[in-house]
Amino acid sequence: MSDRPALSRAEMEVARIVWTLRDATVRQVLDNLPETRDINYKTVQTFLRRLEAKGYLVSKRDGRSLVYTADARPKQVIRDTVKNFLNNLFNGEPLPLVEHLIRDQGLDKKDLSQLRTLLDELDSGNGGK
Amino acid sequence: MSDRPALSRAEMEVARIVWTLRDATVRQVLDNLPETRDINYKTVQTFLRRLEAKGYLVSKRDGRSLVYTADARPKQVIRDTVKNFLNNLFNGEPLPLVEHLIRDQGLDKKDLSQLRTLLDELDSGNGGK
DNA sequence: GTAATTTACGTACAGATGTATGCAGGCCCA
DNA sequence: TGGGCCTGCATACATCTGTACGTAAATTAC
Repeated sequence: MSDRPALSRAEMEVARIVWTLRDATVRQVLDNLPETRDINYKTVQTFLRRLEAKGYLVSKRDGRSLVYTADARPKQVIRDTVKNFLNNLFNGEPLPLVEHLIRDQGLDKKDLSQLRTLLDELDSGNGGK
Repeated sequence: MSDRPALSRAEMEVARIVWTLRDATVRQVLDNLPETRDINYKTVQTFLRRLEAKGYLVSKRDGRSLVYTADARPKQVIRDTVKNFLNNLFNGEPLPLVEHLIRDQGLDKKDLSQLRTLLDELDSGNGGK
């Protein structure tokens, strides 16, 4: 499950931005945070530094600036995080969470039909894997 | 979304046990933790006290012991927690999480068909609500 | 070419979290 | 009837988290 220290909420927030941009400087992360997120340059800097310390990102120099990139595979990090969450709240069972999402968290008509499509897809042409 | 301070991982762990048992003493919580969870009586005691302080549980005296019960509605707490998680990892969109669960987190054949049944259910007799 | 800006880097610091100890009163068994 | 066990209550304490400041060097803007 990886031996890296877990990501905190705020760390995850900035890590996800770096992943999306493929690589990013402090400034870029700051610019890509939602307007509503009022946070200081220095604070973002701290998070990036911590993310590197924890082994999730690496930095390389580019001129005066540091550019951060993924070190751990984002996909895997997400998977682990979800798994953890699952353990904490749903005894590790994914189905109950799916049910919860469908019943109690805003899945609308469109989502449902899309979901059905996904099921069909997996069901028939599950030659994908 | 409720004004209670968020539950930490460990707090959630013991809160869920109390919810399941309907009510519980420190001892009972301790006994209902998984074998693998090596934790001290006093530590559980601390968590229960904090849960009460945060407004999630109330205690009443029973002889020498305190018996804890839900104060906040578990269902709602779960909902809020999931919502938060969703915001952190999936931009608040439930469908991508469902997809992730199906694709990348152990949903097996049986789960999938069960899921399909649920969809049918909602689709036709959605007179439930 | 000097003032303002941008950056890295080190450091700070309060509050949350996980884990637990110390003391004291009640209860149970031999 | 006294030693141990269970419990509550108070307190401790290191680490993690969120948030940021100060300093100094490089860069840009006039």
